[in-house]
Amino acid sequence: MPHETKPRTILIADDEPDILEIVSFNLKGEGYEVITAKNGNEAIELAKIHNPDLIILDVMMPGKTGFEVCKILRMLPAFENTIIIFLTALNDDNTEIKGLETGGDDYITKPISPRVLVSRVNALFRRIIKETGSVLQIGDLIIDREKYIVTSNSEEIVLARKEFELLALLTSKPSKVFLRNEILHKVWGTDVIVGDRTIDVHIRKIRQKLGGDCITTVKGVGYKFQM
Amino acid sequence: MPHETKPRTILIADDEPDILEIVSFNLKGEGYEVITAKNGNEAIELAKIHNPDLIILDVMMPGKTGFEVCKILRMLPAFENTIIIFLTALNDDNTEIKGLETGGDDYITKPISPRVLVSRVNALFRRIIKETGSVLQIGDLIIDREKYIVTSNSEEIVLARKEFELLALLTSKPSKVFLRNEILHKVWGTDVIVGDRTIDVHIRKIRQKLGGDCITTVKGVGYKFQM
DNA sequence: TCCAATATTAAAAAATTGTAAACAACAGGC
DNA sequence: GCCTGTTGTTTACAATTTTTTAATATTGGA
Repeated sequence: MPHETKPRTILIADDEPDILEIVSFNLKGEGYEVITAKNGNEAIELAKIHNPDLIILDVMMPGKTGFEVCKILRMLPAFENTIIIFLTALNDDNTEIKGLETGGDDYITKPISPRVLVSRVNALFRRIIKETGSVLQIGDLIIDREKYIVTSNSEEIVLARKEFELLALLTSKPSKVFLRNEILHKVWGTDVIVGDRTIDVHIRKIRQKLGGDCITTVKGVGYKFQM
Repeated sequence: MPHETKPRTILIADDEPDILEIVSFNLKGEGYEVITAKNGNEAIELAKIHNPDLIILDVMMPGKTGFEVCKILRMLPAFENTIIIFLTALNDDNTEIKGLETGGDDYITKPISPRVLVSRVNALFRRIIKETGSVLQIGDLIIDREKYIVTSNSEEIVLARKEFELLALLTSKPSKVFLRNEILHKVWGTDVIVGDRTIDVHIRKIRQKLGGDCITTVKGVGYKFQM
């Protein structure tokens, strides 16, 4: 069975087109999908749209600095765990420490060697839980993210898009409690505003279709998936 | 792997006593437990004995190089996921890339700034916690923040949100006395105003559920958790 | 001992979630 | 374009749980 794995997406923000180009070229060569931004605000916009797995931020950018972008993104549940690397010409201990303490995972000083950058990116990804590809199996439940199909005991269960995405999120880390906020950001997006009962209604529909007891409510906190 | 409450242990191997001392001093200051080795072989021995959470390896050492030590350790299941940082005077792209590809998580060139090293160590631990979730184990009590579950002797204890958060706070530093004020700020938040008896009531509920004597009252001061 | 701080209760208040039904937005076929 | 069925969202309310209060008892240290 051919099982495709969605390439990891990297967002890189720098005001120097040369850097964007050379880094982008090298990362693409490693098989990553790359999105580029020319400044901090654009980085935030594009991050919200594409939900990258890793973000490389130049510190000195017109508009918002890389640190500011990092702070803003880290406050959003969708980017709480996204890997962030700072890139800068400032070879200064205090700035580096500030970068790492702001929530950065790595701090690389220019002039950068593209090969070193790629190595560091790879090293950081190595730490991330390996995605099993687009097909996820939990108990007798099979979730195919690519085909948008869920089967339970070889019987297909038809889920609408939102239902599917919600289930896919909850099953991505079984037993982990997803906060309502986190769910909102990851399923509905960062700037969509929906009412409070919307999540419940979707949870209810999934429960109806899958049988009642696979999703547990943690009152005051969120929901978790358990077989 | 549940993360014990005992301080995180770091093994550092270098043949220069000065480096050992200064790095060791700084890491201890951050609350880490530090073990030092003078060469590669000693590093392997001590790693097997102490099972450190993180290992800092000088690349150039008499006997086995840091790379060799890394390779040997990585083959053992116990050290498959241990964080490894390389330390070296070689500021050379190819060596750095080799280090990262050998299984290193970070590569720091000398002369090192102790403060930067500490920052990088902290950043790596932060990342690991995000990936694996933080699970506290104290005696036969296990507190899983991610799953929102508390178990005592493998039996689940159901706690409401405030109860859970209060217990999580107290257990985060066993034996430390938390002032009532401190508890209010960290569990209820700075802007919430609740009466004085509220804390007592929650403490009581936790005591009921966990069995009476794990939370001690320090009259006039606050509460502390002890097994 | 006495007194302020804490424990214990039960009951009130507040917050959270479940549910059904109505409404809105949307997609596809004709 | 228009109809139609599906999907997504909101609303209002009930059911439930959690949190807080308040009133009373108890405790431990000056």
